[in-house]
Amino acid sequence: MPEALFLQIALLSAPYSTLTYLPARAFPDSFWQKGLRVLLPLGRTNRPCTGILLECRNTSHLSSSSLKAVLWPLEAAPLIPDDLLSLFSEMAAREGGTFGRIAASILPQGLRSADLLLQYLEDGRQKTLPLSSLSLCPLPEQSDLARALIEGRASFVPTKKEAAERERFLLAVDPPWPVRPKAVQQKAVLEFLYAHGTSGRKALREALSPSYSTALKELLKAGHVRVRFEDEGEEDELIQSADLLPPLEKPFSLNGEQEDVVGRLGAALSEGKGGTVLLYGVTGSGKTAVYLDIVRKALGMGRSAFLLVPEVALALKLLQDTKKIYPDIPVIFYHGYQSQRYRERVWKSLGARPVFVLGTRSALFLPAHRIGVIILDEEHDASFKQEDGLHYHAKDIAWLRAHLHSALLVLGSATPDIRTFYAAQERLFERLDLPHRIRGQALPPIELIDVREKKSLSEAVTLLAKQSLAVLEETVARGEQAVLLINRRGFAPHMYCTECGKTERCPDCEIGLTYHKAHGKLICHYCGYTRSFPAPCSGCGANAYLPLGEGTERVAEELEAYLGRRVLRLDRDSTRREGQMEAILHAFAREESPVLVGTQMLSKGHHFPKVTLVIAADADQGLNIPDYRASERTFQLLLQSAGRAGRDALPGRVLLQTRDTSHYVWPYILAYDYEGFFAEELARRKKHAYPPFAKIALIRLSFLKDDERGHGELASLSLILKARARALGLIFLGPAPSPLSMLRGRKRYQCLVKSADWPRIRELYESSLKEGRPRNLRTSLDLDPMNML
DNA sequence: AGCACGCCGACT
DNA sequence: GTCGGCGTGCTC
Repeated sequence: MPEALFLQIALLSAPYSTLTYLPARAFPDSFWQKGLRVLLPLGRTNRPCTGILLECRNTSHLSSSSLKAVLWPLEAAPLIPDDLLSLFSEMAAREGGTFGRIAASILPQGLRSADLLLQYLEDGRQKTLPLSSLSLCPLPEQSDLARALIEGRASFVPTKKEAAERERFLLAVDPPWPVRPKAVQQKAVLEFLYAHGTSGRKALREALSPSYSTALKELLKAGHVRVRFEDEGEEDELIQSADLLPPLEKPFSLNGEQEDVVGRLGAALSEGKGGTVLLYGVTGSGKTAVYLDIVRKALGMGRSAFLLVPEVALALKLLQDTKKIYPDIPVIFYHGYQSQRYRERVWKSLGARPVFVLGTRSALFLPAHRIGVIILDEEHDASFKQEDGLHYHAKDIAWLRAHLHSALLVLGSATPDIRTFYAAQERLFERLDLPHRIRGQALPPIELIDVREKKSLSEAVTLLAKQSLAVLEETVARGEQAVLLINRRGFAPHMYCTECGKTERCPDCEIGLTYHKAHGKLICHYCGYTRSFPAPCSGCGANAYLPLGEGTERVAEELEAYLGRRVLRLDRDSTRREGQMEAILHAFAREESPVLVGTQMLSKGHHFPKVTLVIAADADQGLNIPDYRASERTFQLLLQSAGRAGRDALPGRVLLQTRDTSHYVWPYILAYDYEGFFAEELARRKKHAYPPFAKIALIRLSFLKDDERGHGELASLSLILKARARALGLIFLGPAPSPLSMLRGRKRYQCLVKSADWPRIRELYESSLKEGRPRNLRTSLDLDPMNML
């Protein structure tokens, strides 16, 4: 009697638990290896569900007679390599979730789907078999099919229904909507696509009334909405749009400093002992060339390499550079905006060969073989932290994965995260410097413009100081271009009624509604609540509004009138339709307009040779947010923005408007002095026990605005938290109303916890919840929060 | 997430 | 007596 084999399998759909199954009989015991995806029967109805085999055991606390058997394996060899199994387990332990939930949020949809057919050849003819009939087949036939799967003559394909879900609807027109005024349904569909972007049928069905489908049919017929099937030609389109990113610094040969850095990194790579290196190099010092050289070395050693950047636009730029410098290196290009279908193909294609992966944070999880180096460019960037759904920081994940492979981790930046620079200073890892620009160009001078006094502001463009406007005019007169950065989109952030003195606010967030003039709406920028405008005042019924403050839309309009020239605008509103961003950037690059007004979208990566002036209209805005990293963020953002001016032959100039000229960050920004800023900031962090001198976390608590029970639970849970925090020796502050004290109809409170380590913070959170068991309170734990709002 | 079970009120 | 409301709990 052979010993029974028990398979520990993590479910990739709800309830995401790990369950014990018996092997499918048609496969030999030696076939079952961890990392294999399998299909299993779940629940009383035995609905099919996918899972990942975590472990094969010879014993179980459950008797084999009470267990079900796996229906079928989904591939012949394990898809998930050992290091990812360990990584997911570690993440599950940290998050307090299950392996299945973590894995499910990382694997592309197609690899989780159980809606499959087995496809195989029989007598030279292609046949498909639904899963339900597989387990009903007699055993000899099953064994034949098992052999076919193992030998690669059979595979799983999605069912027709699954394939139909790949259609996507995209907007082809701008507001105001060109439909009959009475076509409420059609307008609803258009509004939904405007607010949520390209969507599938499922999203539309859930959000709108069932009759949406007739409206959609009409819109398709009129051409106001277009259909596209996922993965149709999207890669080519994206690659073309990268033309506007800075061209590679030429010529491509390494200078002495770069050679030196490459030599040190290469040595660390050959040693194969892993470790972390901070590559601290000013803008234009040629970090890209160093990265690519290291990638090439790793590949030469038969090891995989990862090069990760914070944004898709930067990834595209690097893709182009790579193709120019090393046209023979195959690149695995991967980021979160690619289709599910493409991602699935990439996952399945990697196999056991060294590869070069280039992309954004989601690329970090690709099942690459024998990783030699992981490079995080612009390592200070906040986009490396994933905030929604699964929480993780790409830097932590990169560190874990590099460690599992004994791979080298390279963190690159001109303005490193304070904590990274501190760790290097404390000799926790090595720091390599590239202090000089390749072509020795001067950095554009940065000037501070004081806008404290109202009289310093111009009348024609209410946001700009007279001085800034004058410089802008001169720049335009010389035939050069300017970029104007404003952190607010829309026309005006507040609508003030001069009759009753009220400003229009969001009913769910109590935030001022922003007026979007072209769209004819008042919109809440936090929850998306929308109301038509113009309309009488909701307080007194008068029609006497005064728009307060300036957004991109208003500034562009005012500037256009003042200059008598076309002014382009780049923000989330002007780029909702596909291809619009490229169109705007192309128009600016072709000098169809002398000025581009935009939000932070503009501060990274883009390159326009004729731009010699950058104005940050509210340069101090980031300094006033309640966050211990406010200065650090502002320093990084403004230096990055300054980099948009004078990149080519013409000398540049940068103007920063501020009402707060005495802030300690300014002298360092004006002097491009990262190290000086670092020293000062570090002293301040030490004084107030902020990172890197403490670990901090936010416990967020919220309840529906009129819920008395929720309010009561807040009070009792707070007492429990406070008492436990004291017992654990943690610093506990709060609860205090969050800076956004009401959002989406919920009252929000938060507690700040400071600790020497993470585990005690987790313990505080978990044990307090267990004791308090709040039912009307929504709670969350954010370790190392990226924003404190 | 499904899909059962179960314990209450309005029907034939 | 029975149909069906959706609260609660489980999935090897």
